[in-house]
Amino acid sequence: MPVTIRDVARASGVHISTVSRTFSAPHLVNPETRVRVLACAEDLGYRPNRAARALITGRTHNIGLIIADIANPFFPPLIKAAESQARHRDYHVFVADTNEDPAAEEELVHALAKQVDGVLLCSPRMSNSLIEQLSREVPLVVVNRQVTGLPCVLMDVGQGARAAIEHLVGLGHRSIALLGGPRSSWTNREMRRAAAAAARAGGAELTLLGPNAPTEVGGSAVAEQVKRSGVSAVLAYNDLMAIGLIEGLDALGVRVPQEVSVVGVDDITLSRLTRPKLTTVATPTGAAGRTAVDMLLQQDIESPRGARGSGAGTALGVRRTTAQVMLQTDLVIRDSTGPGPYARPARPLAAPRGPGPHCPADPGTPTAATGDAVAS
Amino acid sequence: MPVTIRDVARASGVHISTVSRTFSAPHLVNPETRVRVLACAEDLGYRPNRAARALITGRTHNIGLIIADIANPFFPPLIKAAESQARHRDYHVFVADTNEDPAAEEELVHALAKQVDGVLLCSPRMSNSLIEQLSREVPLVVVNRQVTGLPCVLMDVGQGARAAIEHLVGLGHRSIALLGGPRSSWTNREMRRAAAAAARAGGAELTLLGPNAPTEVGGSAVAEQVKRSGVSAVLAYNDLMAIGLIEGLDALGVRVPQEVSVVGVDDITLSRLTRPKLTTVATPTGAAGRTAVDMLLQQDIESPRGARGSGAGTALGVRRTTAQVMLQTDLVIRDSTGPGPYARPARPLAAPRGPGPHCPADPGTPTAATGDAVAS
DNA sequence: CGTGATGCTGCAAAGGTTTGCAATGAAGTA
DNA sequence: TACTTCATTGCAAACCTTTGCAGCATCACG
Repeated sequence: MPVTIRDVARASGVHISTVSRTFSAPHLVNPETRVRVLACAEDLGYRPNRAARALITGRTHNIGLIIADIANPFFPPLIKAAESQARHRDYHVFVADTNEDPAAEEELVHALAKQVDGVLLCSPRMSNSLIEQLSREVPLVVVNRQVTGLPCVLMDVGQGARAAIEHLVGLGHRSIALLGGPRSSWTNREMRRAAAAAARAGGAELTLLGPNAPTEVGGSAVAEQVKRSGVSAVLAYNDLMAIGLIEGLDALGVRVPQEVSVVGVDDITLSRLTRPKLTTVATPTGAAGRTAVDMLLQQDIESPRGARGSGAGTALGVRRTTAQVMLQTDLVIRDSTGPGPYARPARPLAAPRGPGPHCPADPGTPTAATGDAVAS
Repeated sequence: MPVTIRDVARASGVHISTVSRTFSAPHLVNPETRVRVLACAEDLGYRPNRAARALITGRTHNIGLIIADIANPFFPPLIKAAESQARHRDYHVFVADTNEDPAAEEELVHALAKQVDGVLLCSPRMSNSLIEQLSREVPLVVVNRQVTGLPCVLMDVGQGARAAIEHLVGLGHRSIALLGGPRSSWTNREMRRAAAAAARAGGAELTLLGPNAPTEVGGSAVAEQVKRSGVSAVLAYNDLMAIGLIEGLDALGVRVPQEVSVVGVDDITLSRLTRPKLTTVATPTGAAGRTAVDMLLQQDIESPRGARGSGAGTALGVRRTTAQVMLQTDLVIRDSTGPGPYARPARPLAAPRGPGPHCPADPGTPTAATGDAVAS
């Protein structure tokens, strides 16, 4: 029933190779023939079978996008940006959700391996060594995780966490809690490192709470603990947790920002819609998606994997060019942070309102690109 | 470089067909041989090429999931439910986002057609006729749209809209606005129809506002218009719009629910987190995802499309069994609705708080399944 | 001992496409 | 006229796997 290249060939009275060329190398076929073939194809509703094509060319024109949790509003902008970028390059994106499960992650890479030309691994929960191993099976670009030898797109959450802590210290907070996220998250480690350093520098005490699930539930679950700990400010692993925490604190009768200030990370749309509006570290998710696709395609293009009787050529360990890109983050000050117990009395209303003087979000261009090419 | 079935055959000293059988029909191969082959495969890191397999079996064990807008929190639960259901059946789900663009939708169906065994079309924006036409190219299950002759999973938003209007009328509202969604949305039409009927029956006047973008922005953009229209209650196309509207009204100094009551549709997680908490019509998104996958796989299994030299058999117009499933919705009363101008003075605090007496969400089982098999 | 059944394996075709190479014919050049 | 060049097209191998069929032992049974 499905119409193949052979049907078109028969209908237009040419050999299948001519039909094939009509689609993949039009300049090689007589204009007259071309229009005839195209007409027949249109007539019959022919569409090249991409799987069969991939079998021989070694390129599927698909890329896989593996996400820890689609329900986390942090990801959709990244997904959309990646999709649109891919579309421009005539690629399609297949998204898959792992439910924050490392095993599912590995499973998916295997399943996708032969059906896509490369995979974007976003906020992976696997170990670095497993990621490296998988990268031998299919080209990988990692987002939100640093893996040496692999192309990575990182967001400078360290700098973001530092800015957040400095903001809180500036407001007069000296006792701050850090709400940790998933243990295996690179972002989580970076934040902890940077927040600890910034707190030390600012003369504040940092309490670590976690690990927690990176969701509203994870945030509200820890509200009681935050209240007991007596801190006057909290930096949460992400906006979802921050929002959940605010809800939880509210239920316990603790007011934000009057009694406790809360800062999130990500600047998801939602953070502008809750009350109080959330102070947060904006991460350039769109730029990350675009950059990751670019890096994948670039690396893909120079080595058309699974090519014809290669054997030689790429046989030896010719390492691809790998680059790591770090994208800038920005602190966006809104209404969930306010003066702390040590606020300078001179400026009691110092807490800025609204978008503040800082740049909004998604600068769109990489800041530092360390392109260390390791050849052979 | 990629290791194929041939490498394994060579390594274990058997024919490739034996290797193939080791994986796809283990009972046909000598246990001794089997372990040897498996050991070699493991050693070499062999993984069957699913694309090549699909070429011959006609089944990819993938299903496509086409979504209007991943950023709409309505969809993730549906996606996750579909994925988990598919995984149980040894299928993988590829998600793709269309940005609410009908052209992208068509494009995607074509692109996916040969790479998946079937496609779930969620909240499509295409015309019915185009959908029917595409369904000849690849098995389709439609969600949130009624297309005669095709398997559909519907949510009874008509009933939901009626319940919402009745709730508002009961609270003493007589002038109600309906915030429309996208013009090409089936849900939108159903809601309008049902809401109009319910308003008429309740002696209330219904003002139609729209169409609008089904997002927060779409909701807040229409706030001014709502204010001017002088209605005391609004039923929005979805929660996102309802939340945006509440924001917009707030910016105009209009209080919800004191001056205007707002009801949403979907019961997304977010609707519990905003202030006021949103009164909304809960839709069983999880059940929809599961049901859709089941229907697709069921229809798929009985006709292994693209099978070997068929030609006869399915040649004539042997229509598949098609069913349409309607899932129940539930009104969840929270804090965004309150007494209207015609509230009975006897019960000034009649507006219930909290989850109310109604069932929470996601009943999980289809209510009415009209399985009309049309066999030619 | 002959017959048939059974268990395991190999052979080769098939699936839809791409692509290097060869063949054809026409046009251009010397 | 003979030779080269070019444009166009056909041929057939290749990609990796599945699967119907046939071959071959081995075994049980009569």
